[in-house]
Amino acid sequence: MSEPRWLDEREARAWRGFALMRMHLDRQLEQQMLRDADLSAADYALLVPLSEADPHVMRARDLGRLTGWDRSRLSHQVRRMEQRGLLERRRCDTDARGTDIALTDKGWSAVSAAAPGHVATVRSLFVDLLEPAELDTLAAISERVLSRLRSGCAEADAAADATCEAADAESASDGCEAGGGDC
Amino acid sequence: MSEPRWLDEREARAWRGFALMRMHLDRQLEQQMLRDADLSAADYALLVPLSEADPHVMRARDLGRLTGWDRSRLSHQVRRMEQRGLLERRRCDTDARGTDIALTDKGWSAVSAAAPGHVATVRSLFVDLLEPAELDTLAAISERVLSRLRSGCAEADAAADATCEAADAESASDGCEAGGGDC
DNA sequence: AGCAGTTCGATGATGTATCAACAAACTAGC
DNA sequence: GCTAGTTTGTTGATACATCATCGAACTGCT
Repeated sequence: MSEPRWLDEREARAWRGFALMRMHLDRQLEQQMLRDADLSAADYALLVPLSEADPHVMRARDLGRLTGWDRSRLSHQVRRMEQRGLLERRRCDTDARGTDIALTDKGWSAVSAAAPGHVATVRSLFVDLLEPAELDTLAAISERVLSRLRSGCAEADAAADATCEAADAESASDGCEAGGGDC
Repeated sequence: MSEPRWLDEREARAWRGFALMRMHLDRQLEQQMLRDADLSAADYALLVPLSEADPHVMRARDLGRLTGWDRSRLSHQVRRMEQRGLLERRRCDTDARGTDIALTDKGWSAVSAAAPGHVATVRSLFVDLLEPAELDTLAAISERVLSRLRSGCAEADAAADATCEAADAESASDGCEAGGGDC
């Protein structure tokens, strides 16, 4: 471990490509949503789970766990969205510390209007470009990496690793057959 | 195109997994760098190309093109990094509008110190978890998606697509066999 | 009941990303 | 050389992410 093992050509091609793709894809998706539905990716990430919940209400805690966000981020985001009328905060009956986050009609309209365009964009920029086998490979990779991220810590390879952190998220932040109405 | 084509199970698995992986991977990489080298991913993204340039100086314009950043973002980031002593701005001789961005000794030390840990982390959290065939698949996917992002516009599938934007980036922002010294 | 430890959410500070507007300097066509 | 249009970089406003801190409320133990 004197000299770190740099990436070889094949590895560098995959890693650089992946990093670049990630960056541009994020940007495009964000732009599309902002342009067509006046929602940021963060807005959408909260609206989708809320729109999928039964009475369109969730505890802030649960919403945080579901998206993998910390309390602070969630609180700030909710405050901004509340100011825009997309959702509202209510006292939680069962736990006086808690806050229920409820989707408003305006929020429902917004997510319903945004979802088809979002899926269409995801398809045209990504999903539809992949063969079924590639989709499966990607899913397998993602799951392997995620399980490494969750449990894999502390083994600290070479230099200054020891990557240990929270990593207690549960589910997706970017659901797709979401706000449309069914789901 | 009445009802948008939602993602089927296979597609959703791949897309959700990909999105989740992306998010957590970003977070971990950012944390690791911040913890071990006191550099943000954005810092690193600028330091790497500078450290690879011959006299460790680049026009802001070129740095912007290379990373795919817009002028504003670059300017803000450079100002902050200059305040920390990681780089410095100089007048550009050949074009009075231009600004040369020069790596300082401190910047060089920082990127040299950060690179091995970064590569080690990239390996342990990602690259080393993939089979060679998977690396190639991923690279192929990335290149296909990127070329779609660059040229592919305006065909506007179903609803509110028409995703057209700048997308004139050129190369990577996250080079790996970078600051170490060789490259 | 009373206390320790924990969970929950809000807040202010700081760093970062994006947008619109701007000014200075280059370039091409006249 | 002058002007119109473009390129280049900066700035301020706004939105967003992260961190440290706080107070209120719940939990479990005694």
